[in-house]
Amino acid sequence: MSDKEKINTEEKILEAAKEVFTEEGKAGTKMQMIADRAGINKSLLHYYYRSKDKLFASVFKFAFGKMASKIFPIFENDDHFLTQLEQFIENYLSFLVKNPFIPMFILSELNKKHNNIAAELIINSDVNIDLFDAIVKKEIQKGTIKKSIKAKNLLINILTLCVFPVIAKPIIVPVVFNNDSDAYNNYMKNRKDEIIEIVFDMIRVE
Amino acid sequence: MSDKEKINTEEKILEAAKEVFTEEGKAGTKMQMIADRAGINKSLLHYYYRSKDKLFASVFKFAFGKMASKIFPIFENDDHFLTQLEQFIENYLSFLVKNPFIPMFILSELNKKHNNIAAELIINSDVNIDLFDAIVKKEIQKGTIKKSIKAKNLLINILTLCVFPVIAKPIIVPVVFNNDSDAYNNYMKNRKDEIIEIVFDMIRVE
DNA sequence: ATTTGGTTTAACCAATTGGTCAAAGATAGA
DNA sequence: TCTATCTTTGACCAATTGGTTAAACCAAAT
Repeated sequence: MSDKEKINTEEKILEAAKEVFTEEGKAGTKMQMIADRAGINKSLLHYYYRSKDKLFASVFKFAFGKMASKIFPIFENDDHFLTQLEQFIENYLSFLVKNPFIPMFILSELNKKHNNIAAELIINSDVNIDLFDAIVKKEIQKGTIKKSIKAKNLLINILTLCVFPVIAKPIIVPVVFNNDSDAYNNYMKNRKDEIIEIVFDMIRVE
Repeated sequence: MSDKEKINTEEKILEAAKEVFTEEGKAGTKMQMIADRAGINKSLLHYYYRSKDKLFASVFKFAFGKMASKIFPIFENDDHFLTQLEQFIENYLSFLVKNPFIPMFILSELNKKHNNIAAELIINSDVNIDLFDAIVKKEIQKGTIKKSIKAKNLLINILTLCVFPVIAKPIIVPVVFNNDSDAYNNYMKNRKDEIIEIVFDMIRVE
């Protein structure tokens, strides 16, 4: 076993767990799969993470945290609002394309009814949209965006337009693009400009 | 056992299977859960549906078919295009609110990597968007909508705006609406008008 | 009344799965 | 070198799970 492979088994496990959990969901993930992916023994899994539930909780927290950290700090600089919006959409979209399974994983787990650990974890997270709320109010006062804009609705719409085409890829490729993956990739390449146009139209003062 | 309860065990099973599979996903669903929900013996399940895979295939086909049947035939009448759009959005949105688990179920299963029966079923489905493509082209020729509109993009955007707020409910309610479910319900009540405004803005000739 | 067909059940089975344990290996300090 | 601690492993376990089977049940036709 080489040095680089040996270093930090715990991290190797977490990395493997992230992959398998996000690909297969909690119920679809077997501890043996994670052990195989990490190249270790199943017992070693339980040595570092005492139970599947605990390991899942770690992975879910990480995934949700990564998602949240991409969404919320972006409006904390002093750029013009429209610039901030554009930066956010570009940044978020490239994150999604690089991590297409994370949003599906989060949404899928949260929508389960039986023994839903994920839902409990969300309640204790202190994520909120107060900052975005405040920014939108200020912009309205400054007259840079339409008065009727509601911050909550705007945020949901932006996230919607970014996330959905990524999680719906397995249905868009066959049904919309006749199984032409290149057509889908091309569509996603232009997606940023499309979203920006839609969003700017939504908030533009008339 | 009353007459009404006795009639058609097979249908009772399928009904229970639809519920449990859509709520818990394929891997999260246990045959015993379905038997319990249907009020029957587990053996009886296998008497009517020989395996979990077969039963899952039936349920997935049904769910996807129901989804597709709500989306595609709506543009087959002779109404004005904008009227058709409005009717579709209203109709589709009310379907989603009544069946919030169906889209999540379909998307979640299609995104699985391991032993994905759902993905195989989609390939064999002959659903396509040729009709919508043709309609949009005709409207562009008539000059009723913007020339730069691409049918595929428009359709994805409409579906996006309808579906996402439904499947993201468990994250929207705590993060956006501070756990106020009424605020979410109110938001969804106004969603139709919001989507129509966005979509009409997208296609309006300038 | 008996037979015939489909329906329902309990008992059972083999494989899988999450998890434990004691022993072996490795590692670093005394 | 010896020892104490941490890491890794294979053997094992109990519970769960998808699935089978033979027998019981039941309604309708003979």
